[in-house]
Amino acid sequence: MTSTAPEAPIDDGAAPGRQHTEHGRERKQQLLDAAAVLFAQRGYGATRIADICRAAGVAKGLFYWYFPTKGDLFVELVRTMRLGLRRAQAAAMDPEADVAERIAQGTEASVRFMAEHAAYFALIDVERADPAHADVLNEGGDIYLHDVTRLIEEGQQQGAFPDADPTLMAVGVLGAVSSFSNAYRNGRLDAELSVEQLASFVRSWVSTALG
Amino acid sequence: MTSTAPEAPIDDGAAPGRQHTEHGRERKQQLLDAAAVLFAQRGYGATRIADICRAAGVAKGLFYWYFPTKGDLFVELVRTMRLGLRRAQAAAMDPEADVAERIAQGTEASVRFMAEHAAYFALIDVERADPAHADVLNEGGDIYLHDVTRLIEEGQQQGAFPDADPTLMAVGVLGAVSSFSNAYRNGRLDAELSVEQLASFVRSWVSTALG
DNA sequence: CCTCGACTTGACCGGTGGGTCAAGATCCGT
DNA sequence: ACGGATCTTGACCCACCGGTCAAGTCGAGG
Repeated sequence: MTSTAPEAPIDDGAAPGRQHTEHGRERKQQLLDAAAVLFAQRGYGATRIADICRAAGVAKGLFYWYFPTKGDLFVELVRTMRLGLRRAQAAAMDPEADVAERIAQGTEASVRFMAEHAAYFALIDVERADPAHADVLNEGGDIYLHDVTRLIEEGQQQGAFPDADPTLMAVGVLGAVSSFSNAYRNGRLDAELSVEQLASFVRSWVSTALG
Repeated sequence: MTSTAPEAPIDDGAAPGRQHTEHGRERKQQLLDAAAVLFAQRGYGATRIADICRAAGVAKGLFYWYFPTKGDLFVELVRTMRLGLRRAQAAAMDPEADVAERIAQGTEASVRFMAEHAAYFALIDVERADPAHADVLNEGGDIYLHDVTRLIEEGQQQGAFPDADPTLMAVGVLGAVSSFSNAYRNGRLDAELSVEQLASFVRSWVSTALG
């Protein structure tokens, strides 16, 4: 499922039958933002709805005016951010360029985006394998994998890449992006290192690995 | 800390002042095993102590005879498995071989080990960034990173690798191992693919990436 | 100034699940 | 066969937290 349209239909978050004013949408965003920070800090499970509300400066009951459950807020957070990442990638990839270059561009853009939204991706990282969220989380990952695989197949036909399993190669590319971003975010890398430097290193690392 | 001896001192798990018989140690292992499976299946947070006990076929109270808390069991699980991984790596790396070869050997061995203990590493994956467990989990990761970094520095001195930031390169190596293992475990890869094939692909991927 | 719907509050409820405990059962050395 | 340590049980306790609700407040439109 979710494999048909590239531009996800994306449930716009407005609960059916519930109408939000401009002010309401802002309030909702406050809650989303507060939750993202807390989830990233303490993890999803350890974050209490009361904490989110306190951080956003509202009463607990209000949470349920905007979200049916805690899990729904999480899902909305994930989908929103994924949309952003895809946009950043699309914007960075020059359709005129050759495949290798496009992959390199997408790689760099992803690293930058993840660095910018570090708190959010830390959260993703926490919950990735939790069966309760696996579906939402994987639903996106598979799309990326599929896209990159196709790109690589295209490159192979043009003789730009060696003839190995394209899916494996795609996993390598995506894995590199997330591993480096992960290490950067967790301070495992030299603190002096700028995002730009990281992005360009990952770009060249991936390009080299693709042979 | 924990950086001195290669064979970690490793707190043997026997709570101070508590003596376990042979039978006791087996019982404890049963709980550990049952917990590993359940954690991997449902995630740490979603696994109830009662579930673990039911799976192990013992009463709930017994859990606390062997472990002070749920979290302590988790920590013990992590440390045990980490020791195993290090042993597998050490066994696979031929001290006579050159650096590039040693890294390749360690890489392969790690992929195999992770595939063998898939359930366990799925668990690690779930909890990685959860602040409640971040310490235990990172305490190990840093050691691997440090080791690989030194190996790469050694290789660079011998002119075997290009002169880029060795820590970044090490992150790339470790990231590749975990990304591929992760994809394999989650069934994102071709089901036909054997562990051997995966291991050798990762080996060559890493070797190529290291330039 | 009345109404209606969006918005906001905080007290409250009920299930859940980590952890405790008092009472045994079992095994072993003497 | 006694004493002590290890081991085992399941009922019990209770803090905690997701979610509910009845009672408002606020603001725009009529």
